[in-house]
Amino acid sequence: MKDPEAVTTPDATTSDVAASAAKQARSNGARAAGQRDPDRRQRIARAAIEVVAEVGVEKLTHRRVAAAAGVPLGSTTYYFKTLDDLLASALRQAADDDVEHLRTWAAGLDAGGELAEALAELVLHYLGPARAQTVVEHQLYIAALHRPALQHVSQEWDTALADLFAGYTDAETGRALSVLFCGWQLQGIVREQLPERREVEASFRRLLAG
Amino acid sequence: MKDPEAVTTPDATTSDVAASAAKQARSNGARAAGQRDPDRRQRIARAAIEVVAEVGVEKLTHRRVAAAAGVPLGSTTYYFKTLDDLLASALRQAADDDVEHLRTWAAGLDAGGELAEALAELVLHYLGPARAQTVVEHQLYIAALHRPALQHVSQEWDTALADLFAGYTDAETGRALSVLFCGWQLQGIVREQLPERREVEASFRRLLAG
DNA sequence: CACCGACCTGTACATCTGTACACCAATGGC
DNA sequence: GCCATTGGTGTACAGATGTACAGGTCGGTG
Repeated sequence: MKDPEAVTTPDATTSDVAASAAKQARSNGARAAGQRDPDRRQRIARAAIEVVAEVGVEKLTHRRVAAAAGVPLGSTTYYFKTLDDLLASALRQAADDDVEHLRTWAAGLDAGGELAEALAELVLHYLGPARAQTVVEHQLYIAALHRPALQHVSQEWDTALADLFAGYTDAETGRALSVLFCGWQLQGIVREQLPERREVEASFRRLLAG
Repeated sequence: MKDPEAVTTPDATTSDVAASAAKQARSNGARAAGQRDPDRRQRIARAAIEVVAEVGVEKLTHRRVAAAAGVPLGSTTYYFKTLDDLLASALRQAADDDVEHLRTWAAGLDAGGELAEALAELVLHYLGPARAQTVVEHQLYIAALHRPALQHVSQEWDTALADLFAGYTDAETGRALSVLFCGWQLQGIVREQLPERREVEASFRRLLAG
C-alpha cells in the first residue's frame, strides 16, 4: 500500500542511511534483497542536483532527473510524489553535503595559521574547483524563497556557516564573516575571473581586526 | 557600456528594418507616430518582474505575464520573440531600476553623516519595505547564471554598486562594501526576522576602519 | 508451497507550454 | 479619397510536462 500523504516519501525523511546500510550488509553479494536498490532515493536526489547544475532550476523535470540518474520515469515519481518534494530533497542534500565539506575543512584548519588566509582560500576554492557546486547551491537557495517549507533549510545552512566561523572568534564576528563569505561567493559566480586572493584576504582581515 | 538592444526587437528577423528606420527618422517631429501604445514593451517587462516576484522564475510564462500586464497573449510574443528575451528584458529593467534607486539614495546622502550608518539603513530598507524587490532581483541575478548572454548585466550591476560605494572611500574598499552589502541581502531574504541594525552597522564600520 | 505486501516500472492522459501565423485596425503618404 | 505598411491580436498546434495507476517482480512469512 502506498501511504497517501506521507511527508515526502515512503521512507522516513532522514536516517535512511542506517536502514540502507543494514540491508546492504545483509545482501551485499549479488542483487539486493528485499530492497533492490537501497540508496536509489539518494541517487535520484543527487541527480536532481546535477540537473540543476547543468540546466538550472527552471528546467528541472522528472524526466530529466530520471535520465540523469539512469532510472525510469516511474522511479522518480515513486520516490518523490511531486516535483517540489524532489527539489526539497535536492536542497537538503546539497546543504548537508556542503556543511559536511565545511566541517572537514574546519577540522583540517591549521590552528596556528591565520583565519583570514584560510577563508580567502576557501572562497577561491568555491569559485574555482567547486564552482559548479557553488552555482547549484545558490540556485537551490534562491529557489527556496518561494517555498516556505524550505526556507528553514536555507536558514540553518547560513546558521551552520556562521556557527562554524564563530568557533574561531565570537558569535557576532562569525556572523559577519559568513555574510562576507556569502557575498564573495555570490559576486564571484557571475564573473569568469576570480577575485584577487590578496583582496579577499584583506577584506576578511579587516572584519577580524575589529 | 550598454550596446545590444536591437537583438530583442520584434523586427529583427524581417527585412524592413531599414525602411521603418528611415520613416521614423523622416517623421521624427511627430512623437510616437504609428505607435498606439508606446511603452507597452516596458510595461510587459515590468509585469514579468512582477510575475517573478509572485511565483518565481521557474513559473514565468508568456501567458502569466500577459495576464499580469493586462495585454493579450499575442502581445507578449510580439514584443518578445522568446521567453529568454523576456527574461533578459526583465533582468535589465530590474537592474536599471535598482541602480537608479541607488543613485538617488547616494544623492540624498548626508555628506557629514557616517557611511556605515547609511549603509545599514540601506540594507534594512532592502530587507524591509523593498523586500519583494530584493527577492526578484536575486531571482533574476541567479537566473542569469545559465544564460551567458545575461551575465554581463549582472556583472555591471555589481560593478555599479561597488563604484557607487567607492566614491566615498576608495576602489578596494568600495568593492568590499558591496560584497558585504550583497551578503547581508542574501542572508536576509530567507529570514523573516530582520538583522539588528547595530550589528549590520558594526560590520560596515569594521570594513571601513581598515 | 502459496501468498502477501513491499519495491519498481511502463504507459496513458489531461493540462500547460512556446510559438507561428493568419487576421484586423489605424495611420500616414499619395 | 485610397492604400500600403506597420502595430496589435486571437487562435491553433505540436510538443513537453506532472502525475496517476495498473501491472509486474520478488523476498519474506505462515
